[in-house]
Amino acid sequence: MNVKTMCLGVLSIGEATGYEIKKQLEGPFHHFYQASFGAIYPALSALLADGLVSVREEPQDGKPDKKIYALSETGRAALLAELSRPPGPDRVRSEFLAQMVFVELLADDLVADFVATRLEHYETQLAGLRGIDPDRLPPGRRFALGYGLAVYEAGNAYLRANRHLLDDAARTAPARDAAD
Amino acid sequence: MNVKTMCLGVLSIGEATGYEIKKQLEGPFHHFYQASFGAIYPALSALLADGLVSVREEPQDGKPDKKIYALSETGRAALLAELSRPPGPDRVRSEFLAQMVFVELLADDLVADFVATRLEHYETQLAGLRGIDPDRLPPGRRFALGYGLAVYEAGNAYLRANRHLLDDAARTAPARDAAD
DNA sequence: GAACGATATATCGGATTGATATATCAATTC
DNA sequence: GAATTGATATATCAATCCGATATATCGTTC
Repeated sequence: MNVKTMCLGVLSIGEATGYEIKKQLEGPFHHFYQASFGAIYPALSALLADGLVSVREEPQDGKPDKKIYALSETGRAALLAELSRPPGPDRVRSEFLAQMVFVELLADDLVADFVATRLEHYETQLAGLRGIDPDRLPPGRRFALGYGLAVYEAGNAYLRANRHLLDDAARTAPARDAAD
Repeated sequence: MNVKTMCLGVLSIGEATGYEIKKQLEGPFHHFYQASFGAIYPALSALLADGLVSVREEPQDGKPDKKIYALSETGRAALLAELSRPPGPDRVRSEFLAQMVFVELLADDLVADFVATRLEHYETQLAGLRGIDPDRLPPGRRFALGYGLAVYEAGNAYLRANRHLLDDAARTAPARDAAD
C-alpha cells in the first residue's frame, strides 16, 4: 500500500490536513505504517491533481494556513479498489535488531545503553497504545490496536528475558577490565 | 542502518556474493532487515570504490561468474563505527494490517481470503525460523532468531484469537446475501 | 536572546524499491 | 517438444520515499 492509498484511507475516516495525516501515522498507526512529510505532501498533491481528493484552505492566526483535504467519490472508489488487492509482504527494518546481530563486535557499555533505550521505547509505545480506548474504535482499528499491543508486549518480554545473551556476548572494554 | 552497513555486517561473518547477501536477508535476517538487489549491488560497488571491501571473480560453468566480496580492515573499522552509533527507529510497513484497518469497506470473502493467506504466511515464516538450530549460532544471531519466533508467534496467536473482529466487520456481498 | 517544541506547509538530494534485463541450466507443465 | 518456471548470478532504471531542511508564528525553557 503506497502513501497515496494510505492518505485516501485516513481521509475516509474524516477530512484532515497533511500534518494531521502525519500525526495519525505517528500515533495509533505507527506500529504498522509510517510515512514522511516528503512522501505525504507530494501524495496529496497527486491525489488532488487526479481528482481523488478536494481541498479547502483555512487561514489561522499565528500559524500557517491549514489545507484541509477531503475524500471525493472518485477517491472513495479508488481506495476501495486498492484495498481489495491482496496485501503485499511486510516491510521491516529494525536497526536495533540488526545491530544486536553483531553484538560481539560492540563494547558492553554501549550494548547496555542500547538495550536500556530499547526497553524504554517499548514502554513508551505500549503506554501510548494502552491509552487508547478500544471500545471507541471501529473493529478494524480495534484489531490493529490489539495487534500492536500483542507484538510490542512479546518483543518487550523477549528482550527482558534474553538480554543476558547480549550482555554476556558484548566486548569487555579494556578500561573496564582494568577497573574490575 | 543503511544497506552498505548491512553488507559490511554480513561480510564480517564471511566472504559472500551479492546474491548470497540477498539470500541471507531473505532467510534468517528477513524478520528484521530487508533490502533489494537494486540497493545491494550499488552498495557493494560503493564499498569497493571506498576500499571497505575487496572482490575476486570466480568463473562458473552454466551460471554467471561469481563476484566474491570480502571485508577489508578499513571496512571492519567502518562497520564497528557504524554499529556503535545508537540505533534509529524501526521502520515498518504492513500492508495486511493497514488494509485490515479499513476492513468495513471490504467484502467478506476478500477478508477471509486475506486472513487465510496471512495465517499461512505466519506458519511459513515460523517453520523457516524453527528450522534453524540456535545452538549453532553466535549469541547475537541466536537472540535475533528468538526475537523473530516470539514476535511471529504473538502475531499468529493474536490473529487466530481475534479474526472474528475482521470477519464480523467485513461487508456482506450482495450476491452472498441472496444465497443466504 | 537563543534554543526548543508545536502547529502547518513544502522541497530536495540521496537511498531504496520493484520490475526488468541478461545468461545458463534443470525441472516441470502443457 | 516447446514453453514456462525456478535457481544461480550480475546489473540497471523509473518511481517512490526518507531525512533533512526551509519557512512562518507562537509559547516555553535555559
